[in-house]
Amino acid sequence: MASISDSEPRPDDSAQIQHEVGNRANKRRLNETQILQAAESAFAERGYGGTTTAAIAKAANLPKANVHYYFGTKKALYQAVLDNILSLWLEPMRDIQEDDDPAAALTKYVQSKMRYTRERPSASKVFANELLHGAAQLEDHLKTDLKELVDDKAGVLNTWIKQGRIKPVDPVHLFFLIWASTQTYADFDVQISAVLGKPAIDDADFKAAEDTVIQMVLSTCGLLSTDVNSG
Amino acid sequence: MASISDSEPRPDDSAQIQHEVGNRANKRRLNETQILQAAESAFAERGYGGTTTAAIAKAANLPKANVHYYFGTKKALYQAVLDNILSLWLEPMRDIQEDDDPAAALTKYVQSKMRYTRERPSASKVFANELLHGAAQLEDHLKTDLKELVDDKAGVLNTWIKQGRIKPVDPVHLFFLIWASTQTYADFDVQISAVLGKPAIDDADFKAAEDTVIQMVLSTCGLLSTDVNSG
DNA sequence: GTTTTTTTTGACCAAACGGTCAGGTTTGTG
DNA sequence: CACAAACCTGACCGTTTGGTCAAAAAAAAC
Repeated sequence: MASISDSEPRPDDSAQIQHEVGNRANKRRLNETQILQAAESAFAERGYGGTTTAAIAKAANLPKANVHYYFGTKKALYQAVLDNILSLWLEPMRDIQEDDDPAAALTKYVQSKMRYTRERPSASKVFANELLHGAAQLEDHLKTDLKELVDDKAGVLNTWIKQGRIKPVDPVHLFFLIWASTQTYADFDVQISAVLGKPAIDDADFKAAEDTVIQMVLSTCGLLSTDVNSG
Repeated sequence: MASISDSEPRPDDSAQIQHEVGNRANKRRLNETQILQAAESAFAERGYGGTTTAAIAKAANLPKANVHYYFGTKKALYQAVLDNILSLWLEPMRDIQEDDDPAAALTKYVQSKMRYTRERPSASKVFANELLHGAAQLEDHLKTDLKELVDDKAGVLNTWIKQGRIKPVDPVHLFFLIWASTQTYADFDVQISAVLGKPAIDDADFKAAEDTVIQMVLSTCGLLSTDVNSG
């Protein structure tokens, strides 16, 4: 399946390139990508029910029938968008390892999450929207892939706690707070920018946000020594 | 008088009861409430675009034309649901006052937010959904009411910081993190319960969640003295 | 009791929707 | 070049949607 993030033609790739140009497969991938991007941003803006296949087609500069030619049904297209997103979402967490320095590993994790928030806000919104409405298309993944990953990494944090390297904290809930705190800047950006009194969240705001989240995580884990009563 | 299956008659209330029974106004209020509740839960489950007025009517046990009689259009009904929610949402924040004890005031605020999350999950979801999709119906409120309130309360936190009563932290972003961290337990409950490996978030989970959020807020503000390097 | 106002509702629309399809075009193959 | 396979798309279709309406029922006013 085409990745949603590659924009260039790319005449190479691993698949069997028969005879000359992979002109056909190439255009297919290009169109699929274009449709997926248009769909992602449409679903992010209006939700599943509020998005029409016609709108997606128009945004992708293709006739509606073409969209159906590539993805069959609206639901299948939506599923393709979701699949694309979930793997991205899970990635940064895998990096957390037992022999890492806790402060460094957690900081890096927050930064990765924050980068995702900034670079793929539509993806974050589609994911949020799906969760919000019951995640029927995603439930299995959550109960298996995500749960296993979280259980694993919660184990890492618990080891750190046992070793006295971080303060006792419920690791699973800490992850929930990190997810919520980072993604809120994508999912609820309207609220954020309204409160900040700006037309959009800018670089400085994102820096302040990231700093605050990191301060929060490290403080919660007892990795930031400055106490209000210590100065 | 008491028709069909209503649980409590309620002959009181403050409004002008003309002549005899406020039978008319009473039933109107009852029907409106029923429609609003049905609408809130429907919009929470399926979003604005995914909800049909017929589904709302059915959930409210009324013919569809009746829903339109009371609220005119689907959009007007949605707006009514939203208005209902926003005031609820803003309330707990007003309680934060400059001469409060910071730890107590912040703890109470988190607890209020958490209670809202537990008691009105559909309201939280509708609100989240609206923000997610641009908050066209809510933007003005956000830019005025919410912004003013946050600016005011950020001032309180800044005073506390200046007085050395809490550690330096960006107050506005701290609020963002509190909102995100509490509401995630309503908005993304499917994800939470999937990761916890339970069919639903139970009392113990909510307690752990609340404890973790409070630990996070107080730590971030330097109000929890136990440092990992201090024992 | 009679009239007026408000409420209720089944039946009914025009518009918009997801999806289909026949038939034309392009690309790959021998 | 001839042929086949894959691709493209305008036109179309059955269903569902938000919304309307006339006429009946209920309540209030006189």
